[in-house]
Amino acid sequence: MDTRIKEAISLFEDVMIYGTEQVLRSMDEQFWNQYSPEQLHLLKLLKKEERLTAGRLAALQGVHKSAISGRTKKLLAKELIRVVETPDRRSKLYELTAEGERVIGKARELTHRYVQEQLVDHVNDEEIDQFLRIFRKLKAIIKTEEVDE
Amino acid sequence: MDTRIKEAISLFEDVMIYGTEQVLRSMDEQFWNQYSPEQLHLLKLLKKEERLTAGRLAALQGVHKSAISGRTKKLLAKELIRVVETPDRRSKLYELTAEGERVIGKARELTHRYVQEQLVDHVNDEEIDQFLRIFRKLKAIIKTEEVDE
DNA sequence: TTTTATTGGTTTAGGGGGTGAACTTTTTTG
DNA sequence: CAAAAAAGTTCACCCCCTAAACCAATAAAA
Repeated sequence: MDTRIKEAISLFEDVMIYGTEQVLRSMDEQFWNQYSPEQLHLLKLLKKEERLTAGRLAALQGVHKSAISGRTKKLLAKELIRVVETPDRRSKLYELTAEGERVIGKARELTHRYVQEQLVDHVNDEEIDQFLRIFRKLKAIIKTEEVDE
Repeated sequence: MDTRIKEAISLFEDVMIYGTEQVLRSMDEQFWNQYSPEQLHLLKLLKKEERLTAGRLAALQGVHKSAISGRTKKLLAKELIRVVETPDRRSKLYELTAEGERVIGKARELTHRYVQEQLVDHVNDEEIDQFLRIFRKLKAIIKTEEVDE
């Protein structure tokens, strides 16, 4: 087997498995210390889908429902999300508050700046296309969605 | 600004920030549930460097020394690492045990299979080169090393 | 030398993350 | 209408992390 494949595997390990925390650490101390990646992810999902139930959030984040129960409790306390009444009184439907919108906007802005400075400014045009092609595949691979218990 | 850049940023977010946990989850339930990513990372560092002190491990993993203190305690209990005597009796030098070698070998094998099946089998030759180019840059960006307190 | 830093680790409190099982409550179903 | 299923919460337990207090050993100063 090709040494290129070996290098690819090693890089995948270093970057995708052991390297992600470092990304967060190097982004913005102030902001990323206030909200966990998982909390921001949940907010981001609500931003995109408008309203989601706890069960749906669990499926989308790929975690057990009890994890969502705790997370939403914290986000409710921080007033970043609110509960919307629904006909089925078993389920809880969540949506962002204005403050939640603000926070997710800020997160996006910081990510934008980081990627721009760290990556985009250091690659040429051709490499951006390569980045897009590769990352579209990666995103497809890690897509969680509907694995359920 | 180019829509390609926007897509790049969005992909970076999805993959590098919110997507990594999913990678671990989808790899191998059995094995990855026994050892945390951080524990395996530490073993991997020892595999590469042979012997490392607690302080050095903290720098390499980019965490506080107390985090290493706890981690090494667990790995010692599992007998995956051992302490090596040194002249300076303040510091602790660690190295892998035979069992530690076995575990890190297994981790590498599983990663290998995963990357092969999920990624390599679905890209063509040209894309592998693109993957290498992009991931070498990413690795350079997230390199922690010697940030210290 | 003797005293005073400094360095390397450990411990503890407190706050994240996660799971699985037990338990409610509300809907569905047969 | 009783039994089963679905949606959430709580609890015990484990991992991760930091910051601050604390010890022990080595290095530096006086």
